[in-house]
Amino acid sequence: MDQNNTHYNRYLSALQRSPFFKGSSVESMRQLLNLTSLEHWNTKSFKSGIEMSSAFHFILSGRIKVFKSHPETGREHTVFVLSEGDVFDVLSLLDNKPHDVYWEALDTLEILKISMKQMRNWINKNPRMHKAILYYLGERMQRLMDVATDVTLHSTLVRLASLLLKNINNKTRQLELINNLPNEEIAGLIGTTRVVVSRHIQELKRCGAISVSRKQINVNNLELLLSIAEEKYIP
Amino acid sequence: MDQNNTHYNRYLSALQRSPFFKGSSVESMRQLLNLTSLEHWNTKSFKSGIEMSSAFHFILSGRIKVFKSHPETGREHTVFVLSEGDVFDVLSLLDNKPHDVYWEALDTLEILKISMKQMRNWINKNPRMHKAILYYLGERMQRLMDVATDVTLHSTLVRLASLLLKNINNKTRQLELINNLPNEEIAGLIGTTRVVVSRHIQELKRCGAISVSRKQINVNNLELLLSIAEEKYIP
DNA sequence: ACTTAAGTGCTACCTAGGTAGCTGTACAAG
DNA sequence: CTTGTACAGCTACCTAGGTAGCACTTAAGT
Repeated sequence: MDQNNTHYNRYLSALQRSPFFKGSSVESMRQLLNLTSLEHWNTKSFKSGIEMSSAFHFILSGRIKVFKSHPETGREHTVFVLSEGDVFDVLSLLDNKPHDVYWEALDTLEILKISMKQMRNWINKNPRMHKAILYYLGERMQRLMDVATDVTLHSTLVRLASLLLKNINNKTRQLELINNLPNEEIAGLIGTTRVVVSRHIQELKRCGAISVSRKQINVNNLELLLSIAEEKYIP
Repeated sequence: MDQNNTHYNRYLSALQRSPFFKGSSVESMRQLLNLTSLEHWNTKSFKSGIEMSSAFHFILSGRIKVFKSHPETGREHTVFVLSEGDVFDVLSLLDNKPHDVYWEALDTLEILKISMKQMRNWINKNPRMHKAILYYLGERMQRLMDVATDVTLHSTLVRLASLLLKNINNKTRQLELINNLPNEEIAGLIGTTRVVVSRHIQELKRCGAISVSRKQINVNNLELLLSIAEEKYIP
């Protein structure tokens, strides 16, 4: 990355905003940025765990999903949706072993890329990063525990309602992070299939909790949705 | 912990063996040990997330399960089984917020306890611990991702077979970590109910993969169990 | 030795949600 | 304008696995 790049400052401030780099000095961020290169990934571009172990990525814009899939049935379960300010793959950064996880772009992505080796070097030169990464990972772990137990403890309808609630901006009342996703992707997020999601969306429409247009869900009755998520009301 | 305690050296070597404290100097471990106190927990003793945020624990012997549960139905999903050399709760160490996770002793436990505040102080005095914790957490995260996706991608039978395979010592061919557990606990580990586990155990007995006596499972045919776990053979 | 509790095995029933398949529509590309 | 594709909606069917209930057995406590 050339210091004279038109967007250099935009990239720098994106790094500074990221919780992953919280506490790093501006100077060290500049050093890091100089080592990166810009990449554009198209929607639906696909990466396997192996490709992730050689380079480290920072998301400037767009979303990518991290998922596992069943080779025979083709069913998928999305573990995380990463967006602006997120990095991947943190686990490859640690152990260098490829994992059986897959990655797929949900939008076109702007990405800063750096070799794993260089990233590790940079981190070792900035030891306080260890603490920052620790917190980043801890926060992730917390969410992952919910994902892990949700499927066994709650019905698909409850999981769908919770998903909507988790991703709603309580000011604009608009969905964030998971907006514009087709039913199929929503299904992956709550560990079920497209048909079931579609079914439940009809239910939620019918009872007035949400309204829907193509690839767009609007929450109309937040209280109702909440009581469904808490299993106090069954439509 | 008094330096003259009869078991002092036993405790010290337990700390040194733990992956969590990998890379720490003996001197720093002594300092840590001096700050701890010994506790004995009975089987089935129960702790909620709130109690975990005030103190940090190191397991000398025995097992404890970390689980989430559904308040209405009472169903449980075990996320981890911790044993000798493990520590808890790492996440409370990071964020200080109580989580809606529960803890229950599977055996009588020998535990070294230290206040969260003192533990954080000690870590900050030994900054290389951040890196060690990072690796510990990364390894955990890896396993948690499997737990999260297993339920949606695989049948209960496959999950049971995998669970046995994951916990078998390939030398002694004996189950480790999950031995002596009642069906109910095994059910929690794979996210299902006691009846279903019992059902599948009968199947696995019938096809000769395992043999069973009270609270004891022996693997007889490893290859068969493997082909069941890989969904190549349906009993 | 007797009682109580914990654990296992089994039956019978039922439903949430998965599979398969088709139709109609919005939208982008040619 | 036309064609192709992605997506949503819906129907009909089916089964894995959850719920309830009881009998029998082993182990622990008194």
